Amino acid sequence: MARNPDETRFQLQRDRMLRAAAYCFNQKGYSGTSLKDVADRLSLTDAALYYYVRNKEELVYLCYVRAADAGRDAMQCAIDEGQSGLEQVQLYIRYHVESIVGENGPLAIMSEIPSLKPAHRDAVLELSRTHSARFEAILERGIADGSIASCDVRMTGNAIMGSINWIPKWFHGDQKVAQKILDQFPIILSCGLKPVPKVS
Amino acid sequence: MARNPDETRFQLQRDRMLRAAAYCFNQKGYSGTSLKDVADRLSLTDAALYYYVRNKEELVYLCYVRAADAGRDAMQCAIDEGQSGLEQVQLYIRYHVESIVGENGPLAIMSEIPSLKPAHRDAVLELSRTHSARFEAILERGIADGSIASCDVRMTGNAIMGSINWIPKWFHGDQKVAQKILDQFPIILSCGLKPVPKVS
DNA sequence: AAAAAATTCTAATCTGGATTAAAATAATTC
DNA sequence: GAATTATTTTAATCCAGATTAGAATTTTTT
Repeated sequence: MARNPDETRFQLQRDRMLRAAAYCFNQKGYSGTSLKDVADRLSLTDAALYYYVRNKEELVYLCYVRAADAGRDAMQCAIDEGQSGLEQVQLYIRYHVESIVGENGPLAIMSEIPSLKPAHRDAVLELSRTHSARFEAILERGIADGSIASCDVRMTGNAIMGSINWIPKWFHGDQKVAQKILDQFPIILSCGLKPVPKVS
Repeated sequence: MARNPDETRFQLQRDRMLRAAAYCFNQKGYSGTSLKDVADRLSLTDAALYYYVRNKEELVYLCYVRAADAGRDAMQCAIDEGQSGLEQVQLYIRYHVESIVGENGPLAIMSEIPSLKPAHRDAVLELSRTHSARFEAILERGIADGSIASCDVRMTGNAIMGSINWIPKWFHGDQKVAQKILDQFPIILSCGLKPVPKVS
């Protein structure tokens, strides 16, 4: 059990596994993907997966934690870099979308939180709630600094996050499309549909 | 096999069943809900469900068709009643959200399309594509009539629909919240975040 | 290159929940 | 109210896919 090198190797393999699993879950649904499906993507045997996770439930859990981490990181960067609230929102959308459609590999849609075991479910819900709260805080900051119109931050947060969370349902890896999402989503979700009124 | 009355009774029971199933699927996830869970909500035995559907797969399929129908109806009303493209978009959002959070009962999130049997999967995908196409057509109409800013209609459609599709993930029946969604979503999704610039 | 540790595989079992068959009950029809 | 049809239940079976045990292989260490 050598210290650092092996731990890294293990971690790396497990991460590959989580990406493969996320891909399958998003593509075929949770119940629709067997461990064999995941293993096949890695040219492994289903039994081999058990070297990395205790069971399928834990695999899902880890996928969700991974997805939550990506969201958290995106938000942190956005907060660090953005000036106004609006800018932070736009950056967050860009960064989060980037990690969903980018090389960071697919991130699992959190569709099956309720079927996690209580401890895991609570942990994920906690991450999820914190994330929402932080986003709402950005919105409030934006309202305070005048960059965002007064609104119901809870609903607005739900609307924007929903849009983002749904992306993996229809995005399947085409990089042309990835670029479009990246270009359009920050605009659509923050600017709405109306034409810019001509200000004289 | 009396004609009309019994058919009606059967249909009604089946519809109750689809609502119960949609509730469970949204709440506990697809794999997380057993047929017993659905049956319990109706004070029935799991075996009784087989009088109404061939199997679990068909139950999911019917839930999805029901959800698709609601979306289609909402869009039709919106198109009939709205004047400008923007108005049609706003009405569509309102009507669709209404049927998701309203008495029409829960509508199933289409999370598990890929695990449907090919014939069913194709049928649902077809409905889904048609729906998207019709929405994009509304957007184009709006761009043409000047009520909507020029945009990538495919991405804009995905963004707005994603937001709506995700609602059942966080809405669990609280009517106070339902009202808020109904009030806010059409605004958020069509007007964006920016404050209205003061036009002099 | 032997020994130890890490990783993967083969070959079973094990299991929850879907499914079925047949009987029992309830509703309708005549 | 007897016969027929519709609905639900009881009590099994059945099975895909998760899980496990132990052997085999590959990698790392010394």
